[in-house]
Amino acid sequence: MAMNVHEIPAEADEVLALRLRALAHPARLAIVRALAQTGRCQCGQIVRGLTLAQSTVSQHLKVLKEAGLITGTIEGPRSCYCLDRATVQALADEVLPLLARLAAPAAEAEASETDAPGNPDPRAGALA
Amino acid sequence: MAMNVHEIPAEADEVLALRLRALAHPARLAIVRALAQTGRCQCGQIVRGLTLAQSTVSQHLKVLKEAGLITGTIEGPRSCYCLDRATVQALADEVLPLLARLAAPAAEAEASETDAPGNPDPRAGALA
DNA sequence: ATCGTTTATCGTCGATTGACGATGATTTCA
DNA sequence: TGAAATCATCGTCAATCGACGATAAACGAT
Repeated sequence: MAMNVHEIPAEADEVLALRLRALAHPARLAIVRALAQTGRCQCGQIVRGLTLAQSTVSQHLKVLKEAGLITGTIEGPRSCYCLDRATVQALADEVLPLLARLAAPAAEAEASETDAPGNPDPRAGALA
Repeated sequence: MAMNVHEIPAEADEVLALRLRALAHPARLAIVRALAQTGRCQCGQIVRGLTLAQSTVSQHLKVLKEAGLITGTIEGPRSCYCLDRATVQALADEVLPLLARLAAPAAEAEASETDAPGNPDPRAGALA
């Protein structure tokens, strides 16, 4: 334990939560799926594909960008968005084991590890 | 409560978003992880593990329950919460392929398709 | 029957979200 | 140079979230 102040464990959960929250909206799901298909997309194409105002779509793109899931580069008068595959992969590498553990029968007392991370601490506390 | 009819495509994304949003909070991540370890937990144990008020924890449990990720049964004067492994598995079965596609190089035009894989349609529109 | 424990719900409050229109910046095209 | 197009940002508004304390409901134990 003795975890030093270097890595705040709680911080990891906040990043994870941030990314999950970014995906947790129908419009943003549609956006990332569209980007997965086309590879790259201009903002306008996305706007035309949805029934949302341009400014609203821009906001959603901002949320996804702040979560690190996509990158946006300015190309002339338009913006080209692209999935950040590395971040998506990192998210997958974190979510998969998590869901696997949640779906597993019941870890029960594991000899190894665990929890030690011990400090899930959502807001500050820790699940003893 | 209105559970749905049968298959509205947009509805599927809303359920997915609902479940992702349920997981997208540090406190709720801590709760489901705790449940994964212990198998079942009374509300009080969870409350003591976190630094949140009892009513707040109860709210988080409600969110998770409404998302179908956990089940709560009343046992005497206390409530026993348990992960709904089936729902978690279903979520995994939906999220994993999604993340895999997002992290993939770029599907590009598969056969013909106009991308119509369906109707992403977030709020109503559709990505043409 | 009453008390104490446990949990859900209610009401409130501040902060955030999601939507929109309007505006402004930037670049291309005529 | 001017007009049109594209996109981000700002301000606003209603709705939701997240937290809390207080209260009520259900049950076991006295």
